[in-house]
Formats: sequence, structure tokens, C-alpha cells
Amino acid sequence: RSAHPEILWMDSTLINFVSDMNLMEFPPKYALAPKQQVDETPTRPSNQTRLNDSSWSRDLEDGVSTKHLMMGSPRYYGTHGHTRSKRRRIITVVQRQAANVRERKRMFSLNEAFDELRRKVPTFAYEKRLSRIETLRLAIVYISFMTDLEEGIFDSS
DNA sequence: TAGGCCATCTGGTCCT
DNA sequence: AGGACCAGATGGCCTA
Repeated sequence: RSAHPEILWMDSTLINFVSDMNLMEFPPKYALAPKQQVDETPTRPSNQTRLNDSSWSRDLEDGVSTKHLMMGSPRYYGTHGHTRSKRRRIITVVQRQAANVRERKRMFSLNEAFDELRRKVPTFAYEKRLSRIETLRLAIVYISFMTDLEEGIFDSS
């Protein structure tokens, strides 16, 4: 496809690279930790409920719901879960809706970045669209590959 | 039909 | 105080 010999070489190397990628097992260190499952199945609160008048409330140490404890980040709720105050922000329906809009915009820009990354990593044209996790993993290997290339690892002469 | 992927909502925490 | 970030939960869509 390319006119220049070095680009031809690059093309075949990339094709091999992409082929290898499809067969590749990713090292366990990149594997995602299994999701921590919650025993209870929390019901989604109604959008219509207004939770409190003030924007913040403070739960008593022994009065906080188990859902809040389980939903919290492990690094803040340690093995005992009593080291941090349970200050909780309560927001109105309007504020929640605004937060939802912001979150959608944030995820949209995140997906734009993923699309841009998809266009940068090599794939075969007929391949189906890469998922987000596939894109990230391919990008990691591609960067490593290009780094090795730059350092002359693949020099055969 | 099960599993993967994704969009969306939500609440907790961080940060300005 | 409130926006940004993050992760869990849920439901819809698609494919093998």
C-alpha cells in the first residue's frame, strides 16, 4: 500500500503486530479485579424524592446505613470503617439532574478521547470496533512496540 | 440465552 | 458550596 520501502517494512511489521495482538493473552497484572458484589440488591431511589433541606447532613457513626458503607471507597472505609466521619451531602432533585447532565457530558468527552485513541492504534479495517478496554490494552502494547522499534530492538542487519 | 459492552443514574469523596 | 471524579448498580442492545 505504501510507496516507500521503509514504509512497506513498517506496514508488514505493523500487520504482524496487529495479528499478534489478536492472539495475545494479556498479563494478569493488567487484569481488572473482580467486582465486589453487594449482597443486597439496592433499589434505585425515585427521582422525585427530596432528601433533606440542608445540602449536607452528618450521619451518626452507628446510624449510617450499610449501603453507604459498602458503596464507599475501600481506602476511606478501612477494615473497621470507623476512622472517617460520615459527612454526607444531600442534594435537591434539581441539583441531581444538573449533576446527571454534567456526568453525561463528562462521559461524552471521555468517549471522544477513546474514539481519538481508536484512530491512533493500528487495526484491520474489517475488524469490528474496538471496545474501550481493548483500545486501552492495544494502545499499551502499541506504545511498547513503537518504543522497542525506536530503540532498534527489531534491527536484523 | 448468557455474556460482553455501553449509557445512565447515583452517592461518596476529592478539590477549588 | 458545588463541580469533578470515581465506582457500583441497572437495564438495553448485540452477538455467539
